[in-house]
Amino acid sequence: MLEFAILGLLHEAPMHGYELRKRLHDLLGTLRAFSYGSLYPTLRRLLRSGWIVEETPDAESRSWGRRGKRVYKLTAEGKEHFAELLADAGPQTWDDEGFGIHMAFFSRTPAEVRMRILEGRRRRVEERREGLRSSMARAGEQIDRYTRELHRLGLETSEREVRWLNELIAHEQSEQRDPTD
Amino acid sequence: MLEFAILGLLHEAPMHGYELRKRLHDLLGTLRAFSYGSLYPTLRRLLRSGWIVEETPDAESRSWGRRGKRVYKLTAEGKEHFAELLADAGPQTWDDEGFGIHMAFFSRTPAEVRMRILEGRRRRVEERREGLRSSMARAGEQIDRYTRELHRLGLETSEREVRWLNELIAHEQSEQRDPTD
DNA sequence: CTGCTGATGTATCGGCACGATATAAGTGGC
DNA sequence: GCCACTTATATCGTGCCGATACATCAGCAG
Repeated sequence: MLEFAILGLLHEAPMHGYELRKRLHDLLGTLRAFSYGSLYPTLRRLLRSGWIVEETPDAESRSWGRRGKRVYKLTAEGKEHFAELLADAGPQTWDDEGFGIHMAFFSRTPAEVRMRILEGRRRRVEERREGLRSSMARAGEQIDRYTRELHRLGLETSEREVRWLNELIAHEQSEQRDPTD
Repeated sequence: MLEFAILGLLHEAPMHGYELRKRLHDLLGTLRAFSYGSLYPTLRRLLRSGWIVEETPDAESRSWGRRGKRVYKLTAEGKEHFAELLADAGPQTWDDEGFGIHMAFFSRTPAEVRMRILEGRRRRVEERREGLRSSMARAGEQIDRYTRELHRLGLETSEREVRWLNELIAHEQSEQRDPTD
């Protein structure tokens, strides 16, 4: 997921880790933190895979041990790989973490993939909603007051998200008929 | 967190892994999955720490290699350890995962700890809400439509949760004055 | 009575991400 | 000239996940 996000962000411009992390934070609005403990290892993974390259202007400063900025840039293979990831609408794109991140790059994903992700997500949230509904119905009095409150919040949250998704899906459909947006 | 949940659930009765996982699912209502890939390693960790013991009636069946049920039971040290964990109201109890799990055991946590967790959680969600608010205000037109929708949902969700927390806190306070519930 | 299927049940593996922590350089203010 | 803050990179141990494999048992259809 971090891999996907980094690749997506580097389409805007080459960046170094710290900047990437801030952009990530703005994009996802604390939906996901992505600490440095995962960021830097992921950058090295991307380097090894060849999706990005290090493009540091003053490389000589590195040579005698100084720890300078490392600027990363997308490669052609990286762009290609990102396009493939964008076209995927698998199960990981409809769970909490994956969905938010994929949606943050929706303006660059094909319309029909957007649709499949939105519908998959809706199915997923509806399942959660049904689970919570039956749990509330099942345990009339025996269940813990606090647990019930927790489930009530969860239920309302999923109901709201389903409505939200319905609106988005409707908008997507109207856009397909009349592409003005 | 899994450790905490297991210890809490084993207060009800000795259980084996599979059962534990189902109870976990009921309790948290898909708030958290906790796959077997974390459950069994965690059980072994708890065994090593001495918080639980294996109490399998037909232990002889194990002796010639059959993979039978393993029933786990809380030890006195385990109970003690859980009580300590219950009394903790640190930062990990107010993030998404930790809060839900701690709240599921609220009926067994001391009233003043409950209060501190609730207030800590509220502070946390308010921070998220403010971040989202300023992000919505800051980026008038330039921001991506989908990202804005995402932030809008997040904002409404945190607003709702703050209200929900306010009600819970008010209830806790009224209960402190007049402990009828 | 046999073989299929689905629920029950235990276990491991590679990989991702986290929090804590260390290090270091530049920036602004007083 | 010093202090605090921000920018910046990096590593380590640990927790959890998804995928996968393996085993047992009940019910039931043929």
